[in-house]
Amino acid sequence: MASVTDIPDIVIGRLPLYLRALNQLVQQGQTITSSHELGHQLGISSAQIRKDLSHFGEFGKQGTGYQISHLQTQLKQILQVNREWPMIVVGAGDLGRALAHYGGFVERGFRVVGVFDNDVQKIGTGSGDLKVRDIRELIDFLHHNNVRIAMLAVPGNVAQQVCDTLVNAGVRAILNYAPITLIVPENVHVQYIDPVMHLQRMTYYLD
Amino acid sequence: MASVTDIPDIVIGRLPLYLRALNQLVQQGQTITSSHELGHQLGISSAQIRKDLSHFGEFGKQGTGYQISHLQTQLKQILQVNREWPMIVVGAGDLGRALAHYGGFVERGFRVVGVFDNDVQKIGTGSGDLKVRDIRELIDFLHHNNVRIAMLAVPGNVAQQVCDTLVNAGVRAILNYAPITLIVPENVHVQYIDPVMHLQRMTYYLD
DNA sequence: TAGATTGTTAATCGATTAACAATC
DNA sequence: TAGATTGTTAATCGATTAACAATC
Repeated sequence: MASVTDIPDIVIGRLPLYLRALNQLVQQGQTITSSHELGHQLGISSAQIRKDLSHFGEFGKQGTGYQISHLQTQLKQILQVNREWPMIVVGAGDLGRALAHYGGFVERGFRVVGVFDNDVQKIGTGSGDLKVRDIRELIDFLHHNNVRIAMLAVPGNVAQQVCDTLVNAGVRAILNYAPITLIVPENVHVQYIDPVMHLQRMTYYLD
Repeated sequence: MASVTDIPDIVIGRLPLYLRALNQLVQQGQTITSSHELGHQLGISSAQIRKDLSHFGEFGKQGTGYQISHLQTQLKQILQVNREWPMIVVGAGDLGRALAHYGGFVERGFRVVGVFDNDVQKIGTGSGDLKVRDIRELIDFLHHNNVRIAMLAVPGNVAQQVCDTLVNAGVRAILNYAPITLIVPENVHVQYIDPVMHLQRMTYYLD
């Protein structure tokens, strides 16, 4: 079992995939699975799954496979998703509002606790906890609510600047929906969601 | 220059990234760039960029670098995004409706031309071309409009079944927002967007 | 010309897979 | 026990990078 810093990021990136596949198997009523079955479902070799898991410990039984509930518990612990993470949304356009109300987050351990914008027209709109707040309240809000994750849904031409504000306010993980590459300090993590890039990757293969 | 089938998918996956970075440079007023500059902006080595591009031809000039407009044109041609692709959205929930109205698609060559659902309550709602259609009209619609790309925004528990319908109706590229791995024939391409997976990948690194 | 940068080769690096002893 | 599957090692495979001749 290696120390945290030794584990390749590409391995970390597959753990959520495994977790998702396990959820699916549970919904189908299974309680036990094998690296072979998981691999088949995900289009990954069974050897790779066993190798990936072996970075963190031994979670299976020879001859039997993995008890799904146990493996889920372990993976959630490793990924630190065995608790609820508060997040904010920055940018209250169509996308930002859709993200703020998306039910799929809270089901899987993430809760949107605040929405921010700098547009006076938008501040104050919306309801309850998700009433749009002034971006100038950001620092206070983050400290008060212990938030370290933000979803960035602002136009591309201001994304870097807003990103800098977030980082200064203590955000350490950014899910970026703006179609630009962000420059951040080493201790800040960014993941990108740009549907157009995925589409462009597929059109290459179309006749 | 290799034939199409020889080029690794991981290289194809980076081309949209290059295209996006070039857009950004243009907006900053540049007309020329280098592999070094592009790499710096993307956090990729300059050697990798040159190697990737070399799969398709020679697009630069020694001593000078790349004329951005020319490289954009070439990359768009390679990815087949030098034209407008019609797409449909399947699933008219919050997410589906947000996708249908997202302005970022048409700016970059993709146009939502239809929205489908199987829920009688939803069919007929919405306006204009994006009035929600009955999923049973799918096959006719796709053939009539020559659509081969779909965005899938239905609940996870019906996603595979809807996916099968799409494939049977001639869809060859699916952008899947449902949090499950889809099983499709070899000639069908799937890309996955699951924000929760990205979030789970980042929480691993948070203290 | 001198400086800069490409396209490409060869070396390195890291990830995936095959194979199997251990063991449930 | 016999069959199955793990965890792990070593081999293979493929991707990245360093280096440089070519040349603008």
